[in-house]
Amino acid sequence: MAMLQVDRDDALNPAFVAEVAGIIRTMGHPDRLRIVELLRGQELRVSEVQAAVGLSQAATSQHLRQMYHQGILSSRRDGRSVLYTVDSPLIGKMLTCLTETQREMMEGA
Amino acid sequence: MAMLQVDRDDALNPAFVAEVAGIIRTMGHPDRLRIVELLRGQELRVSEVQAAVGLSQAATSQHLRQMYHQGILSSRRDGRSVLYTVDSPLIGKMLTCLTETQREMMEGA
DNA sequence: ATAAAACATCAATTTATTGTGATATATCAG
DNA sequence: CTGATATATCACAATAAATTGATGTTTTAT
Repeated sequence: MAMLQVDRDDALNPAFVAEVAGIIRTMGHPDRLRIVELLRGQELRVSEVQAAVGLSQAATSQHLRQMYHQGILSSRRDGRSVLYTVDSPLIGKMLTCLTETQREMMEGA
Repeated sequence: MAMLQVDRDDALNPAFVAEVAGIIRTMGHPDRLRIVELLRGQELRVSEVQAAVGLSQAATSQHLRQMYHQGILSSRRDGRSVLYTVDSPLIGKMLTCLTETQREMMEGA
């Protein structure tokens, strides 16, 4: 009597799934997705992010802080400003997936 | 006077971001993440998914339909059963990101 | 035609997320 | 110390998503 499925050695383990689901959910918001793309590979001040995405000060700060607490962004203070940038291998890879997919779609692949 | 940032040619376009945010959000649920991993590369009946994840019939079906309507899964009827499988290049890539990240974490990378 | 099996959908409640405006905190210049 | 600037936090109303139990639908066997 065979099992229905074999366990793949690369199967996601339950604890990892639970943790990563929260990160993914956080990314599933258009404004946050735009922000994280903006912050990929560069540090920006809250005010710069705000100007780029056109949200209120509170909303911008809250999005940034939420991603910071999820471990998606790092932050450091510079004088009166706070600089954020993407600091997560997973998010970096996910953004690469997205740009790849967009390119494939444009190429009609 | 220089612009703050140059437009990268691989920047995500707004329409794509909006569409993909919905897909990502859908994936940001532990049960759906488990289901989609289960269905990667194999077709399973609703009842098989249900048995594997241990949810109610209604919950299982609703998760599957939601992902189907997002274009994440395909479905086909086979007699009384309905078979689902992952049918999305983006989701396939995202799952690869996750397994890679998990492996890196285990390797202490 | 009837009944059972396998899914899908509905409707109502609960829970989570979001946006907003007000207020709080930290840093700096004077 | 005071005022201004930059950011963070709060509290609450509005909206969206999840859960559950019941009911619909489709298919097949008899």
